[in-house]
Amino acid sequence: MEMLRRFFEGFGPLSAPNMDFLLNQCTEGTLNKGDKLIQPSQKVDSIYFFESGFLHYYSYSNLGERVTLKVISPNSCWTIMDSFFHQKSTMDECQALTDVQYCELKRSGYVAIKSENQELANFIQTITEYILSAKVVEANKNSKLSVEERYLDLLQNNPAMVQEVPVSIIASYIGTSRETLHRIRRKLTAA
Amino acid sequence: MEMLRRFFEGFGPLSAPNMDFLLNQCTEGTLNKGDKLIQPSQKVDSIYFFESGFLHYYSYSNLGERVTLKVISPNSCWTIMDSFFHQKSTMDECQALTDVQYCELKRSGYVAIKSENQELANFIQTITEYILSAKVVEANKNSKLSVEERYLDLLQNNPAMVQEVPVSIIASYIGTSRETLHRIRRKLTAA
DNA sequence: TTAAGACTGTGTCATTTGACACAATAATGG
DNA sequence: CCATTATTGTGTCAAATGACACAGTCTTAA
Repeated sequence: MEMLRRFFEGFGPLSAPNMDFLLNQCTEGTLNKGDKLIQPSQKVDSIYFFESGFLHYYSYSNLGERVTLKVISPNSCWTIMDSFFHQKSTMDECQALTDVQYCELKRSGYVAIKSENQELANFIQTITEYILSAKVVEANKNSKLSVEERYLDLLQNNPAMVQEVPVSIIASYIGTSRETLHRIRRKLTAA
Repeated sequence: MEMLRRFFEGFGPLSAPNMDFLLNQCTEGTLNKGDKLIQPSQKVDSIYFFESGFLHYYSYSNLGERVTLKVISPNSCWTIMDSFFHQKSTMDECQALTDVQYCELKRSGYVAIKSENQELANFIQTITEYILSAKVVEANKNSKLSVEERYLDLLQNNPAMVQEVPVSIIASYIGTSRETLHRIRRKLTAA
């Protein structure tokens, strides 16, 4: 919960009572390695903040191949936006790759925060703008990088993830096969 | 401007005075084919809403190759979020591929709308959530589709774009070379 | 109207990639 | 502690892709 406070503080100042109101809407939880956080055909009713551990957010292509949409790292928030904002059911899945500690903000809490007062509404708007901006920056970065560059970027910016998550999932995450990622790794260790 | 009104109406109801306030913050403009809307090292100070025409939003890879980040279609809004929200300068570029009609909302107008009253603040929050959700849906869809599927998807959902935008730019947009896209098109016409 | 430039279609070829197969190693649960 | 399962490293080969080259077509501006 302290981590969550620092997470929110990162978006700018917020009065102490409002910060407390915000944190009071959140509840804590844990997952064991292998547990599913989201099952197919579920409606996602919470935003999650992950304090420790890694999760695998994935779906399936038309050919039935599993596709990694995101590997979720600690100290980040996540939900399936389309399901959360518009109460749609999702066909995607999300599974803990390690033991996980998280905080959860249910939609009812999210709505309460937005309508509590002006400062909180503005704060949520600011966070939404940050996240939107970050998503686009990330998508554009991926468009500009080759598979090898994406792997190097991961090594640089998230070595813990490379260490703790199976190679096959990292490979799918950066958009290639397990074997090609292995070729890249072999080449890098040779050099 | 009427198109812009309908665009906003699509996000939900808004009282007439507030809709007028919103539209009054916007100004109209045009571009000729080939004009640059955004130049490198510029700070993007507006959200744009395009009424007609197509634009090419692009950047460059580490190898100096031009990479299409988006082909912008009519009846959509666009800006470089990271630059607009956080007053950073961008190294990307945006150029009109055809003659273009647009409306422009400057940051000052955007700030004025958000702070005018509660209904408008909520309305902007709703739009931001919609756009964020749509960005993620689009990114995830692209992860799941092959190059050929992405092209078929474009043909289905935006045939005007396929018709009006050079093949080389479409190819870069779906993440492949001009030649490979041509192979796909040849195969499709043969079948 | 015409010349210059841009865009498209196409073939060849070297390179990269993915699929498959299997041995070696690591992790896990009884 | 051992057996089972999952994961990783690796080679071979077919298929897909990108780079290059060039001719034909379409646009555009003087």
